[in-house]
Amino acid sequence: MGRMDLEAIAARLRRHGVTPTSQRLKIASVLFSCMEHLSADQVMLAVNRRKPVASKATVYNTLNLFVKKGLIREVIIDPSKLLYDPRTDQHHHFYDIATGKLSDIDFSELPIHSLPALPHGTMLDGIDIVIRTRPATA
Amino acid sequence: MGRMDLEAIAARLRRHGVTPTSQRLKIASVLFSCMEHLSADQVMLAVNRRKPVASKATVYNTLNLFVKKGLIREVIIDPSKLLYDPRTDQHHHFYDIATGKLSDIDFSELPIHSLPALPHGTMLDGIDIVIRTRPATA
DNA sequence: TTCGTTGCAAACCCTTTGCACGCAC
DNA sequence: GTGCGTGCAAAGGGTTTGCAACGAA
Repeated sequence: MGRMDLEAIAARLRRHGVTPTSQRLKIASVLFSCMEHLSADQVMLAVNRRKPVASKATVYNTLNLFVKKGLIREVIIDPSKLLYDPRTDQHHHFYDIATGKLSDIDFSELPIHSLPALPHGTMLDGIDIVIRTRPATA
Repeated sequence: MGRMDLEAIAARLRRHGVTPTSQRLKIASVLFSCMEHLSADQVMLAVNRRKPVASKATVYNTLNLFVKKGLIREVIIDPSKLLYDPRTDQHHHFYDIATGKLSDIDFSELPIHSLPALPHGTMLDGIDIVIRTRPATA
């Protein structure tokens, strides 16, 4: 898991109105260099692997802050926990129901040709597509 | 909220390998006659509105049993709680992020023209599409 | 009798929160 | 000194589970 340049990450945080602290930098570094869909718990473990860096409260607070500031996105697929997605561009997901593994689908690979009429008084906010898969029967 | 004929519901349960008990019939009745997306808590309230009919444990156990037997489906959209969907046919959902309200989209209204290649060693299990909406700015 | 079903309460797990400490400006 | 950031521990809320009592065949 390569480590993105810390200065670049700090700039990214600032661009989103987030003051870069050492904990936030470490957490952002884990999210952006690993580029997988991590749970809060996995972030917690990765961040504190070598030495204690951030407490559980800080990890949760920071992840929520990042979401609010648009640095990452929540993924709601696993009913038992939230996952965090370092990609914020339009894309979708494969979800393996056996392994729980998530993988990305580029927006261009799954274009939506037409939308049904939205309910009265509402406007579009976004579209989430999850393609559930399971291990192929041998 | 009209009440579906109990005998028809009992038959439906039996067809799915579920022994119809009075609690299960009442829970199924709530789900199938109301035809909305209810949380376990809402089912609990609806079922026991007039007189105590089923305990919390029974409601949860029964909902899980129904899901396992294919009578209803879980909907994972609200990170704070599961919703249960009395429809089991292919369809999708609108989700109002402000009100939390879910509504159905018939499969025919949102056809998928082509799927991206599935990850190696996996097969399709299903597709879930959620169109997030928010109240239109007046 | 026997096995499946129910109910209560406690346990569980992820997430949030209250509050005091600490650091930066 | 003031305010934001952090950490610990406890609370919170939805869901699951252990176990005893119950009920239908």
